[in-house]
Amino acid sequence: MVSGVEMPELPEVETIKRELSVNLPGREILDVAIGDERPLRGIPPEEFRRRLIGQRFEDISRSGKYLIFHLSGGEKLVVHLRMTGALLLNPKNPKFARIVFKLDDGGCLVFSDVRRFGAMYLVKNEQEVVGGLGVEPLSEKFTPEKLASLLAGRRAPIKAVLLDQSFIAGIGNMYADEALFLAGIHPMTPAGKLSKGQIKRLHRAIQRTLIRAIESGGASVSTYRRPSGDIGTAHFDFKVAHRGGKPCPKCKAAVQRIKIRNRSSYYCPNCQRLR
DNA sequence: CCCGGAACCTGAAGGC
DNA sequence: TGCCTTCAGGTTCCGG
Repeated sequence: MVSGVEMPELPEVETIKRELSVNLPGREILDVAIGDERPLRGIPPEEFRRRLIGQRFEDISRSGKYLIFHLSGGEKLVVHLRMTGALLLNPKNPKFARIVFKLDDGGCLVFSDVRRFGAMYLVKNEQEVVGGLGVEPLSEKFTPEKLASLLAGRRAPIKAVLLDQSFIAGIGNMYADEALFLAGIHPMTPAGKLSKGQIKRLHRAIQRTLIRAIESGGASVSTYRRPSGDIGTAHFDFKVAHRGGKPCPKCKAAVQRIKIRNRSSYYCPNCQRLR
């Protein structure tokens, strides 16, 4: 039952960004080994290699769940880890290595991805890839008023709306469940039906959930790994996510699991009432 | 525009 | 023991 707690969401991607930012900037790409072409979107493998070799990594930024590697030549390498992607720096025995960037210090940056959903883009302007994303939930632009305006009139379940990346960028299945629990809101509540008080609590819950998870280095059980290969520990703080049948930490009622949009949603039937 | 569901992919886990 | 089915869920695409 605890098989899938590892999908990179905003806190995991932010952790990877911060940890790669320590040693990767300044390194030059000497070669690129492409073991699988599927991650390369909109660019032939040979062109991908040619345009990357000789460039240096500079700053690393994040938009939603995307990592953006700024390169010395002015281009941007944009990476999405999807379900099982990982970026490992100098791993000993990497499994499922799909793309390997060989670096000028003798090391390498490895993109590993069991299920091959991950995506990479090489573009002049990252907006070509991330331009459609919604508001960053940890930015000053994300206010309770902004959240209220985004929810107004929508009949879809609040859980489904939180997962829509064109709405708020970076929230995935597990942190949506955690934020809704913290706010005491049932995941099936129609988004436009939330009260002003609920919206305020949800806004605060989203920020607190994401910030705490970043402080824990993200959540991992199986495939999510930090660049060092270490795990994150945020999943030890989960109250309901992936805890079906276990007691709610607040009231001891059994955590329920339901399907919303073909995704598992976990919630406490006592602390998160519908209506 | 809004909403819901299938497809993509592969390893783990459960059933018989 | 081993085959078969189901499950995981970020994103895109398609149909109503």
